Amino acid sequence: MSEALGGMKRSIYCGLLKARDAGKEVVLTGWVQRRRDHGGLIFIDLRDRYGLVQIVFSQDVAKEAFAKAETVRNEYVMAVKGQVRLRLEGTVNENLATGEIEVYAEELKILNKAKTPPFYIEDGVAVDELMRLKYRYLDLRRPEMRKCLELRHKTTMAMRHYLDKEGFLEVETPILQKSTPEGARDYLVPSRIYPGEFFALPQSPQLFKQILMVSGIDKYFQIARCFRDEDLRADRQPEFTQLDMEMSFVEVDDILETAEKMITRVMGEAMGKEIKGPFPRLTWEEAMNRYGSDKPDTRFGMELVDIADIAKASEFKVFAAVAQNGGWVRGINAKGCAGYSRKDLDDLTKYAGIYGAKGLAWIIVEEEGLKSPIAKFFTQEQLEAICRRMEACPGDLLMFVAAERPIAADSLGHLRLEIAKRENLINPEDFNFLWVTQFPLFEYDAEDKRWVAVHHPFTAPMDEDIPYLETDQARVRSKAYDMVLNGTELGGGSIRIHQRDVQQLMFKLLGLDEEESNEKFGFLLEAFDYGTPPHGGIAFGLDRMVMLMAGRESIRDVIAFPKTQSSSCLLTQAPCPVGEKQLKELHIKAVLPPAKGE
RNA sequence: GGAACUGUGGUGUAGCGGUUAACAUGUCGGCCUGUCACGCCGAAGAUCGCGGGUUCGAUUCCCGUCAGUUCCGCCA
Repeated sequence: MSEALGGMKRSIYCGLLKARDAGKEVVLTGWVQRRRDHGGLIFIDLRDRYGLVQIVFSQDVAKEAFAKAETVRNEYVMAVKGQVRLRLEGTVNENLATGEIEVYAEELKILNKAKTPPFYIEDGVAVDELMRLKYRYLDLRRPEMRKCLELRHKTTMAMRHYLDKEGFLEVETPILQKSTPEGARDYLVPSRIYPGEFFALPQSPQLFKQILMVSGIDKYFQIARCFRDEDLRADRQPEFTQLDMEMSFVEVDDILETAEKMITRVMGEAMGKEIKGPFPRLTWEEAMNRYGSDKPDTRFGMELVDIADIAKASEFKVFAAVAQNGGWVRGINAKGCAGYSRKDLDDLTKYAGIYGAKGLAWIIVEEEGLKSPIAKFFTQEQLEAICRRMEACPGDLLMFVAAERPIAADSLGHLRLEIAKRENLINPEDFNFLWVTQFPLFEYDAEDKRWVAVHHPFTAPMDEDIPYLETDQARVRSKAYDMVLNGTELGGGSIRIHQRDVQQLMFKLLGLDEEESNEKFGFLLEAFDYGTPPHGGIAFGLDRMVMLMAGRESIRDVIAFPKTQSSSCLLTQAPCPVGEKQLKELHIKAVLPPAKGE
């Protein structure tokens, strides 16, 4: 039978007891981590948020408590009254923070029983994530998970403190918003009052924060939940949290400086680690050229090397043709990887193929000379030129991709990361921040046959590129920037368009006619008419940030109740069907799930 | 929308065209006053994810399906 607390009031947390508490009478509460029954003596490790402490039940000290302790099992909830004592000589446990002391139980109340949990509550348990998510409340009892939640809390607290001190105002924006045509798929919420009409859950507070700038808020932030109905990844959930910021009367440098100070301060504080600014800055162009990525991991080198000019003059038709057509012929030097087997190279070729590369050419550099299936297509001079440019030494493996730029960049960029992983080139202690600036404003969507915004349609073009807005979209750069940490996009933002005519032109270039842009964004355009300051901002992915700080590989580990890859909640079984009455009120006809085998 | 991997006592794994389906851990019972991954003795616990096919015979091979994970597409 479980008992009530009955006046037992916790006097201290288990995990906080220290040697100096010896002699004190304490009341502890918590969960049973483990029971060790020695017949006439029982040890119970009691756990709470702060850690474990050993409770000793002795027949001689407290007969009744001892009898109860015999019935106790793992994860039972109990309250213990007893005396803290220094441990006997030779029984100190150095692996336990509270290992110098133990508590001699005088009174025990079993507050609740517990079924045997499906997995043991401890760090590093080898258990399928399916189990962890279904029994998330047990998973979160594990210290490492609790630490992730604590780190997240510390991070958001530090953000609020810092931004408050800097004069930022936290303003909440609506969760029920208007659906926008651009961008990710919206989660829709049917309106009961307006049949056939819908709200959308926000993909970000973008428009409202710009409106707040029109309102004269000047410096805004929000720790905002955002929703995107797209497929999931290890670092992508359908609902996630952003630190969203916006400032008025600023230019790119002002935002970068403010954001950088905030991040060094906040992450430094949360991790207890010094982060030094200023962060290096790369233009998008340079990042792509050197790393094949707009979010380069700079914890190791292995930069891309351009050999298009050599390839163009060679007899190797595959390379020469690509180079002729303005594509990329570039390579990376995997230092010391000359020993890779045929299978390794096949695997890497396959890997590059994921990103669209049709093949992977390689040269193995040995003391005796070069080993390569493509060497015969090059003259000695050409081969020497390649080796010189790639700083090749005996023992190196050179790999090349020839393709149009997006594919070559993507595959070489990922290949570079893959080699770094295989060769252990990354020091996990490193935190390499950098800014990527001057993103292109547009990219061409071959499927829809139109230009789309790389960032979003409210991003301002760079002043010197404005003349090309209507004539040469491909060359227009934007006032958009990303903050990158260890190859992950931590956050991104831009200076926004704040003039109605420019914004209208932007909509037009993106293929929105006037009627449509008025219908979707008329409120914004109208607001621009009433004295809109120049403004810009940035948003950081909080989940990713905490994930990186915690050294985790999935954001699910830093979200208390995440969804599975198929967007369901294993704990609550959401989503689920709803009753006909509910549907009727929302003017929705019941849709039955497809029959089996359909 | 596509690709890959995984699915076997509660949990984590092994296994194999014919087995009494193995091991670890956990669970339950007994013994034990200094353990801390306590120890010792004993016991229970599995329609091998689900459906179909091939076969004399399928946990094993094939197809489908469901679930989980990773990736591509997608994610302004």
